[in-house]
This record gives sequence, C-alpha cells and structure tokens, in this order.
Amino acid sequence: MIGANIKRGSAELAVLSVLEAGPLHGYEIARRIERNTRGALRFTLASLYPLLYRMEARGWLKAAWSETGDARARRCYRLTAAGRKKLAPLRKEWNELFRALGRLAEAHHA
Amino acid sequence: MIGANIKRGSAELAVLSVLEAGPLHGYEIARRIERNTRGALRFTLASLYPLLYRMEARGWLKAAWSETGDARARRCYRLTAAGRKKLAPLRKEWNELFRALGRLAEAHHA
DNA sequence: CCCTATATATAGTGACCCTATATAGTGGTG
DNA sequence: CACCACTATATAGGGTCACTATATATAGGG
Repeated sequence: MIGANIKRGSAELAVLSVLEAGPLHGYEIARRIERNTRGALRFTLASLYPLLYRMEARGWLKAAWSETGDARARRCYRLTAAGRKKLAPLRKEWNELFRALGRLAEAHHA
Repeated sequence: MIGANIKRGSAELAVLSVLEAGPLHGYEIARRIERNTRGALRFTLASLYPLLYRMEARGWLKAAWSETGDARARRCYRLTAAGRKKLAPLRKEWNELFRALGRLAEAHHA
C-alpha cells in the first residue's frame, strides 16, 4: 500500500474519478477506489467522510439520502457540473508533478 | 505551479534526487529543484530547512558547515548510503500512485 | 548608502489522512 | 436465538508537512 504522506491530496482526485462513472454512496466509493487500483490506493472511511463533506461544501458533489426504499440509510453522492469541470485541471496538475519528479530523476544522468 | 496539497510529500524525493548528483547547500537545493523542473516544482526555504533537519535526523542526509574558507556560512548536505538506498523504493511508490490514479481515470471508460 | 540576492533559522497556521471509537441495521451459522 | 461479520455513517484527537510571516546577516551593484 502507498504511504499516507505520498498519496496525500490524491483522495480528492480519486473520489472525483470513481464518481465520474455514476453516483455512489460513501462506503462504495472507498471499495471502488481500492478495487480499481488493485489495492494500491486505499482510504479509511474515517478520512473519506470528512473529505466528502468538504467536497460537497465546495460544490463539487451533491449528496442525497436514498429515498428509493432502501433497507439501509445511504447517502448517495453524485458529481456536480463544477465537480466534473475540476477533473481535467486536477489530472493535469498531477501529471505535471509526475513529469517534474521525472525530470529531477533524469537531471543527474544528463 | 503545482498546488501545495498535491505536491505534499514530494519534497523528500525532490531533495534526494537533486543530491544524487552531488552535495549542495540548502539554498542551492531549492534553486535546483525549481530550475530542473522548469518552475513546476518549487519549495519555500522555510519548508525546506525543517525538511532537511528531519531527513538528517533519519540518517538520509549528512550536513557539514563548509570549512573551505567560504565567505558565507553554508551548511552542505550530502546523501548518506541510507539516503541513497531510499531513492529507488520512494520512486517506486510514487510511480505506483500515478499508475493507481491512471487506473481510476480509465475505469469508467472500460 | 540602499537595495537585491544570498543564506540560514524559527514561530504559528492550516490542510488532510490517520487511529480509535460510537452507533446501528443485515444476514448467516451454530 | 445468540453471536458475529459485514455494511454504513459519524466524530474526536493526533501527526505530518508545506505554507506565510518574521528574524538575522553578508555580498555586491547602482
């Protein structure tokens, strides 16, 4: 598993990414992230829920208690237009970081 | 410039990377990181110095006040064997994070 | 002589992911 | 039917780390 201090800040992008495919509730978001990354990226629910509230407060997500007669109380999160618009720039920023670290690695071989 | 919450944790790898080419003092470490990444990655001195102390305490770096009659007081940092050994695993971990984020991005297109 | 660049250092703040804990419904097993 | 594992949400408290702001001091140019 990737260390906490390295993956720091990636939770936001991870949540937006899994919600891109469709609305999910918190517990399922955590499972999808873990499954889709083959266990490499994993967030505890205790860090995910506050993150979801923050993202909702920023207007990137919209939460709704499921009213479809579910047996279990579930809060379903879906991307807002603003949240969807955040995806591309966020990915670009992460790619820039990746390239930057790559350049630092190659610099002394040049 | 890459946001603080995204690059979090990358400073460690950045410092190890620029020191791989040879010993440098703190101020120059900051300049190398910025220059080698074309300005994409930039750390303030105020966050770099505490990081250097932490890394030295962990035994990854060894500091020495320059005694070569420099006009200016400079603390020169060089990689220890332990620090050099940290580079490969750290890079691997970062690469895993990027692969994981990539898989999350592609998942909903599958 | 001032201003900028060089060079190191600390205090205080904020963001965020963690462990630990609480609560509660669901379904299977002995 | 008692117990346990899984599902599901929630909060408290702690630790790490990069930030802004500030302090100190020397070197060199205009």
